Amino acid sequence: MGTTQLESVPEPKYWHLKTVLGEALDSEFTVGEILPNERDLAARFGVARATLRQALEQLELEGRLQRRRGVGTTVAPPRMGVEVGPAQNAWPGETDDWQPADCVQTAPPAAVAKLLGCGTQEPVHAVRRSRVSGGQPVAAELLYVPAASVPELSAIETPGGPARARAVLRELGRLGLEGEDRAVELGSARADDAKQLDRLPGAPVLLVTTRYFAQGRTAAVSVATYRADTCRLTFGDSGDVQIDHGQERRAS
Amino acid sequence: MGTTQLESVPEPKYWHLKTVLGEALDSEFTVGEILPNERDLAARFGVARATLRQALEQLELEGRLQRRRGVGTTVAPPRMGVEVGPAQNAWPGETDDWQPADCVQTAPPAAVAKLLGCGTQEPVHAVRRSRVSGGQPVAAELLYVPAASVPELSAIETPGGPARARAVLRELGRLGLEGEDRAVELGSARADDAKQLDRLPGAPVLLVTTRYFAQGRTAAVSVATYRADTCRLTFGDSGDVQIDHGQERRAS
DNA sequence: TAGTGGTCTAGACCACCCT
DNA sequence: GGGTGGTCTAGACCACTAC
Repeated sequence: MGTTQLESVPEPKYWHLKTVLGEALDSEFTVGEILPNERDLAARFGVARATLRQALEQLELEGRLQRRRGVGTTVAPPRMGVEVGPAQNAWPGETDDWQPADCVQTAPPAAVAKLLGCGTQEPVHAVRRSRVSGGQPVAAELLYVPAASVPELSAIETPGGPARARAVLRELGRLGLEGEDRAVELGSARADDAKQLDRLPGAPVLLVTTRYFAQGRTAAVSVATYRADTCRLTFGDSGDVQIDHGQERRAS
Repeated sequence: MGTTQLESVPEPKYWHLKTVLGEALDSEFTVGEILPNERDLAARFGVARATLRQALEQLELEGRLQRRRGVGTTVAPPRMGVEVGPAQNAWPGETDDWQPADCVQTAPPAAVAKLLGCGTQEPVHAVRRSRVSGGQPVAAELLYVPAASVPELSAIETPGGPARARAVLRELGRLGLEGEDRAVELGSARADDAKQLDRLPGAPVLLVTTRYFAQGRTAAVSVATYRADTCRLTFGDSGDVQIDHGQERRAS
């Protein structure tokens, strides 16, 4: 018979489909090229559209495809490396491509309050910023700065816009930065972050939580939301190395 | 009428469902508790099972739920912090909970060869290891070590099992480590990694690629696959801090 | 207006775990 | 064997984009 031994291990259809499509992307498509639409592709492979979509979702998760409603599915460029590590200890955005958006005074979320070592009642400055790299937004950040960290600012009555955000960052920069630590985990984009990142709500993101230490305490906490589909976070100087794809392939 | 203004922004059902379920998890469930099955839950909320599953998938992605086929859906504990950062420069596993599995001599994948600065023809030792934390597997790793990095080993004719893996690591440890850098990105588990991690193929994982520098060149490259649902990768000493949930909630 | 991806439904069957 | 989550189908309608 024409059957191989592999028939005895019924691989899910969408998984096989993902493999086939992935290989086709390598060999028959170029970056930016648009794929046939989902209905055509599903028909071509003889599966339901939902099954095809499961395969496309995987490929999108791995950063190989980009899908946009009303437009189509395109072949994604390799992920860009964005430096998030403490190559040198520095307050965020001092030498970087962060753009302050606005700043409000608010009560911190419980998790942030715990990191700051303060209660949820103590008001903090919440600076919202965007990080742009390669011409497109890659991250949305909320930087929580306790009022105690920037005492000079309290008296100033500036509006809550970008001007105030810059003022907070300027005051923060006057403190001697003693250290920082970071954590990275998977999350899904909240509605507001998704908008900033030009993605749909729920899109997979990498959450980078950073604590900044100064004057013997936690002087600020940053929660940055990076697009997981387009970004590879680098710690150290590996950002300049090109990776072929997010997913390694096993040598045969 | 009983309609609110929010009706004008038709939030997807699964998104609303995710929010409702998430709040229920906070207030009415304890860690480890098992939820009603998907068919019951779908009926209770008046949606199709597929729609409910979309919500559950999001919550699982955020590390709030754990689903196991044949068993059920349980409330997940907060993600554990696993240290991956260079708290101090050290060869991997010197002070850690890594467990060598086996070691084969093979040709490196193209992406790894590029990082090593060698061709895909030059054979390398591929050491496979598992990392266990809190009693469960959290990472599967492939450590690629060019034969040139461990010259003493070449002559030894040990079998390809754990003994050989330990031998490679021992030889590697004799080199003076000059530095390392890391990259983190989102991926999906290959079949073999998924098995090691006790997950289904395609499960979301955090890929940590590390380059180890010694003797003026890249002496080894590690590709580690961390479970994204249960792990929060920490860089520095933030591992001991408890985070309530992977996803921050906005202060109202 | 036409075409795309995003959401949703109501079923069916399968693989796996436990008893 | 009975119950669970995982896969798959064949439709339908919606939201968005571009022309």
